[in-house]
Amino acid sequence: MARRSDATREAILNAARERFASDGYERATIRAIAADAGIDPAMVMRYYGNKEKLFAAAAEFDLRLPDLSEVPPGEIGATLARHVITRWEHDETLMALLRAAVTNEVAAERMRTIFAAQLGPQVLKINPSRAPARAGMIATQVLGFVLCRYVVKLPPVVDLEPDEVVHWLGPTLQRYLTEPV
Amino acid sequence: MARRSDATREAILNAARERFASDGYERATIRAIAADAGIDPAMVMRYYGNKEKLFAAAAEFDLRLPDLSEVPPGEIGATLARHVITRWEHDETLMALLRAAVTNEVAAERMRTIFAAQLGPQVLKINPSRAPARAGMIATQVLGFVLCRYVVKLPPVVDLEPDEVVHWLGPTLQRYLTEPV
DNA sequence: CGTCCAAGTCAACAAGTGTTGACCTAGGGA
DNA sequence: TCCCTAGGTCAACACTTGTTGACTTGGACG
Repeated sequence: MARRSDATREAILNAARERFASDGYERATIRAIAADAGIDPAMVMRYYGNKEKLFAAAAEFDLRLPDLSEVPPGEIGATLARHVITRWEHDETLMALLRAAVTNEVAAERMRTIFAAQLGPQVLKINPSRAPARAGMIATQVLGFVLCRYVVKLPPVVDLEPDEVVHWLGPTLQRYLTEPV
Repeated sequence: MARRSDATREAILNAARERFASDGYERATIRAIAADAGIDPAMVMRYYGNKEKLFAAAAEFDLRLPDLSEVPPGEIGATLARHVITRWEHDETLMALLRAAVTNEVAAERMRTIFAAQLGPQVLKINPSRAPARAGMIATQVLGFVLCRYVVKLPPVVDLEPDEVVHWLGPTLQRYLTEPV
């Protein structure tokens, strides 16, 4: 059954995601998160124990990669590129994780786990040869794009239209999947 | 003439670079930097005014890109890839800037300026068509690689040998420079 | 010698942090 | 009716931060 406190829990989580996404781990304060959620800071502690556990709860997420083995082999790169831009554009959780991963070891570990668990197996199915390296290189290009577009906000990268993003990113990802050796 | 304080200034700057590189802007404290440099925190303030100015002084740097117009056109991507890995592997300034740019607007602005001033013109000389977008995409791949290898430390990316890095990165950068439209 | 000034030390400040524990309050069950 | 408890508030704690200003040193120079 739904307890009365569930709404508060959810409000805290949403506020936490926003703050962690825009400020990073250290600059996002419990007090600010509580204020955004319209409750007392002590409630945050009551429900999540401490800041690190709150972050862990707020940064729980899923890349939601499509099943790439069902995509025509020649279109995997483009599919992946399109997925990146649609998925990242509207979910603050991923931004929160990226921003935090740069200065917080727990967040970095989670980032590693997510890529290993969600991207790794897919790459292995498509091309078992050197699969970890391939997945790693895909991660570098995807995270680098996200970093430049949403975090550092390099103007020429911010200005790209979604179709242009696919045009640039698609073949790169495709090559990381299929390039021999 | 060299003042007696110049050694101290330099010691502060070195300590600051190390701390900013490993901890990021907010977690690097003036006290820790001063301790590393073996002096009093007040000295840091005396010489650099405040934390932001100290960071600005510590994060002053140069990509030291070679003149790409003198490189055989087919080898520019590989040259750039090799440069990235040799340059980044031993200079903490660049790490400091990257780590700080994620949570600090001043650092992000500096990152933007550096890429616009040092990479932009080179790309323009090599291929004037859509040059800003090309430079932007190169930045995404380079920064993404650095992020994954040195900051997030994704295992398969950390494990790559320098030659493998060139093998993966080279053609990607080459394509961003030359791909039509 | 004494003077002077750059170089360096020390203790404290105001503000902000995560975190805690004592307290209040509304509302349902006995 | 009273009581009990989940949900929520409040004020304070211990600590850390950037920053400041008054003080001490040590050596060059008259």
